[in-house]
Amino acid sequence: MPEKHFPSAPATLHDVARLAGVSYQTVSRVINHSPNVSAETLEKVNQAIAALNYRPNRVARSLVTGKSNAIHVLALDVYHLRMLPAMHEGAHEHGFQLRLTGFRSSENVLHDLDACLRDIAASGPDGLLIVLPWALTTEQDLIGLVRNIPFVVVGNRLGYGTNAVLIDQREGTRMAIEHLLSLGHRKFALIDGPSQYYDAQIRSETARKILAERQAELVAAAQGNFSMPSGYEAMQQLLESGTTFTALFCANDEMALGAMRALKDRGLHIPQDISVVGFDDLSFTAYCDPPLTTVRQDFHALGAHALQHLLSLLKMPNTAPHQRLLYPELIVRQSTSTPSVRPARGG
Amino acid sequence: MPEKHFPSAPATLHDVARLAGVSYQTVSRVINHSPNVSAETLEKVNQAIAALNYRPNRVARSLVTGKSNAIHVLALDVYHLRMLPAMHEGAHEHGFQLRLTGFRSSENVLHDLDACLRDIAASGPDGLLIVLPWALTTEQDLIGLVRNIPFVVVGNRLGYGTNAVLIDQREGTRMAIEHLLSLGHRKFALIDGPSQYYDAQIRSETARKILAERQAELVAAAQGNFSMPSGYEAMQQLLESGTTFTALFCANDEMALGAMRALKDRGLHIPQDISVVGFDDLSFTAYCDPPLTTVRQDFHALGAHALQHLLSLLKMPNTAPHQRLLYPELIVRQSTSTPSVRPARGG
DNA sequence: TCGATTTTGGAGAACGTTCACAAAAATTAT
DNA sequence: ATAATTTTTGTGAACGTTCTCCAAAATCGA
Repeated sequence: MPEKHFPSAPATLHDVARLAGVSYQTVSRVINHSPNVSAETLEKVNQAIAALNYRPNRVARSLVTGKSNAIHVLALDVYHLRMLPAMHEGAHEHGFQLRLTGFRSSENVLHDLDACLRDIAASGPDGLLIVLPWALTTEQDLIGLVRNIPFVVVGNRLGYGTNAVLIDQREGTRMAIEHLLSLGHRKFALIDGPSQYYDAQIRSETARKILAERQAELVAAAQGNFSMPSGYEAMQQLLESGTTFTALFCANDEMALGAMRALKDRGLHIPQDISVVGFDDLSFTAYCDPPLTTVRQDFHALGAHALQHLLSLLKMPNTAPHQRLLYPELIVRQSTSTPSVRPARGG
Repeated sequence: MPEKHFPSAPATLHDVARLAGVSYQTVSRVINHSPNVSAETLEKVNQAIAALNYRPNRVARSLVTGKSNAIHVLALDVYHLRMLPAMHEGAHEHGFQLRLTGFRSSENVLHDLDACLRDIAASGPDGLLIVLPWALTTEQDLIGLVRNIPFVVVGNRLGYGTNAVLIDQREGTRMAIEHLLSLGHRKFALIDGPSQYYDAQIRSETARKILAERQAELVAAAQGNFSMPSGYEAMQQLLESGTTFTALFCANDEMALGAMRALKDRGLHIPQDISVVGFDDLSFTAYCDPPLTTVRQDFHALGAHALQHLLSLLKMPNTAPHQRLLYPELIVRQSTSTPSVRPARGG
């Protein structure tokens, strides 16, 4: 059989040493780029490595060095897969492997989180990226649970004692609401996200605060779970409440799309009857009907910064904890206009 | 400072043994649930484990057993993050950790793939899920490159000698085209996906084949890269080609959404002027305007089956390679209707 | 040329676990 | 009671690497 032959066991340091006629230690020096190895030995060893197709065993190396060259991402559910590509990219560039744990909690969050983190710790990652976009955990809890692994919190600010990278939710919300105000809207409705989420909390809080400050009216509010169906339902509730408003701020794009569907199903027109603003700038927002005005969050940048932050933490472990704040951007499309361009047609 | 104190180094087998007054081997037996350990020793050891907060070191264990309790996912770019949640779920359930490598190739695919797989092999995963949804690699190449790690190919069929889990693309395409034919359409246009993708190839091939068999007319075709903007552009090309057609089959939902936008921008109506069908059933399809008729692919099931397949492979390594084929489902919404309900309004 | 210094190479231990044995203790059979 | 058996516990080696030290060779200053 003219098949390519693979040795049952991969080559080790000793195999290479034997073939090159040196000690295994010398081979170790070569693969670790020690300066103290003569040109000719280097050559010999490199040839042997190539001939045997040798690669150092990460596991053995990890055992003795205590480093794994791996970064572990702990993320809530599916949620922040958006950032994964950027994290992977950065990690890979610096020779780190990426490991992934999706966190799913039943009732006792802290207990589950502890179990989860203990399991992660047992595999010895060098650093940890924590993407838990809710507001349930406190800074002290988290520091206690993570113990000795350097970590960066992503998309959430627990306090000023933990390293974090996040997008300014207040600013994003402010831009959205100010945009609607500047168009002349005075009567607002809100579709909030699930209240345990950090982002949802801040967006809701901030929107309400600004509306109050500017003496605009918040005539109705409903809550969804960030999904399209929940946006649809929330909008139905708002419509059934019998209140009238001309501007709608949704805590994310999915719910905004659901809400727009509900509006259209009632025969209402966007933006003539109601202006709609979303949050995130998901790709469909530019192509839906009408294209959605929204607040762009650069998830790629978020992931990339999170990784950078972690890497610099690994390099200089004693840096004081600090936060990096990224800024969102308002993308104005056709779902917003001045109120009552034409009289609202009741459903 | 009343801070919780963490020992600088985590407890080892020997620490536990010392505290419990037994040998380290006995502790090992306890954590591996060996039947041969007396009730009282078990109790003592368990107490010591609890007291010291001991967890076995995965790395050390991995070194000696040759197993890592980790499954590595090798996926093209960001592409199939959709399946990740299901894969993680299954893996976690069976005590496996998930590791992730995104593959990005420059010119020499085989060479890059080799480097990538060698790196993965060095960290010793127990199994490999390969999500490379293109048609460039051959079965023999892949078997050669992966060497000794059990692997399952996901969303791609390279041949009958590799384990694979995939969704029947032919059947999905057939359902879509038959649906349009049964509505009475005879003049078709296609927006294909990038030709290096397995899915895109099969969808294009199959659509053309069925149209030919049924003696319907394929009047125009364009190609996109699976993105919304590319769908928009492709549609513009089709419109500018001056041909007339009543049915459009797009190789995925994103391009379908882009195409619909282009149609609406030309003043054309869906489905009155042109019926549109997509592929995938992404969440926005039910909420866009009009809601899109599409072919649902259950990515969760795909990921879950892939993991199951791999696990059974790990259990029984000598099972003959086989493929699991999942079936898609046609979701009929409002973007398709009988042709020319009213005369087409030219742009 | 000799001793002192620098380079290069190698031996032994260690990392934390499991595996293959062997020893000790407990149980059973005679 | 004693031998034969079974159950329980302990010892030594190994996994593949890096680390700490020490020996040999090469280089250097006088």
